[in-house]
Formats: sequence, C-alpha cells, structure tokens
Amino acid sequence: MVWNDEKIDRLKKLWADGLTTGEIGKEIGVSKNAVVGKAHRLGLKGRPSPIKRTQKEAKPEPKIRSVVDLSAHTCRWPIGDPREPGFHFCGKPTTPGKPYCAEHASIAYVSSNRSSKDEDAA
DNA sequence: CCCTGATTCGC
DNA sequence: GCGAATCAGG
Repeated sequence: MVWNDEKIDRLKKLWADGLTTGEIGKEIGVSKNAVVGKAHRLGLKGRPSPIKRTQKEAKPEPKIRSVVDLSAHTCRWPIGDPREPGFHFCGKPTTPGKPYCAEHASIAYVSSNRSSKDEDAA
C-alpha cells in the first residue's frame, strides 16, 4: 500500500467527514486497519468511540530492597533464607528504638530467657 | 455477534 | 512506514 498525497488527502477528508474506518477503507480501497493505522500515524484523532485501551502488562520494577534501604522504623526481621531468592525483611513498623516490630521483637528477645525454675534446678 | 477505534507486532 | 493482528468497548 502506497500512501500518496491523494490517498492521504482522501483519508483525511473522509476521516474529517465523519466516516468510520470501515467506510473510509471501502472508499479508498484499503482495510479499516490500514485506515486507522495511517490515521494514527498521521496524528488524526478519532472523535467517536473514545475507547481507551487498558494499560498493557509492563511493570519493570524489580526493586530489591536491601537492609540499608529499610528505615529506622522498619522491621529488619529476615524472612526466609538470605541465600534463597525471594528473601526479604519483615518491613513492618517497629517499636521505637527496636530494630524489629513488636511481633518479631518478642521472638528476637526471648533468647536465653531462662525462667527462675531453670536456675533453681541448676 | 458485529460494529467501532487504538495499540501492538511482524514485515 | 505499512497493515494485519490483537485488544478493548459499544
């Protein structure tokens, strides 16, 4: 398909005339896709059918947060194995002054928390 | 289901 | 740059 000035002029004329892509396609002798494609390339805007194509799948944001990225109030409790992919940190709000959130702080600080009974036995 | 236009994709 | 294919809405 060669878009000479005639074709382009006719396309613009018919397009501006209010004809649909199918009509223009039949008129000029091209498929409606060609019409709409050329119209789009020419910068012509369609007045009818304001269909907006939904955003395509595109989310290139594989931002991996390291421990240093976590703010002072972000729980640094490790989730998973650091050597395993998908390892991350808790990230929940921490108790002020503590590196972990309340939930993980309770786990973190129970280490060697021997009760009096243990000492009693020893 | 068939129409519309819009965007994406391969040539 | 071209249009078919695909997508999305009426």
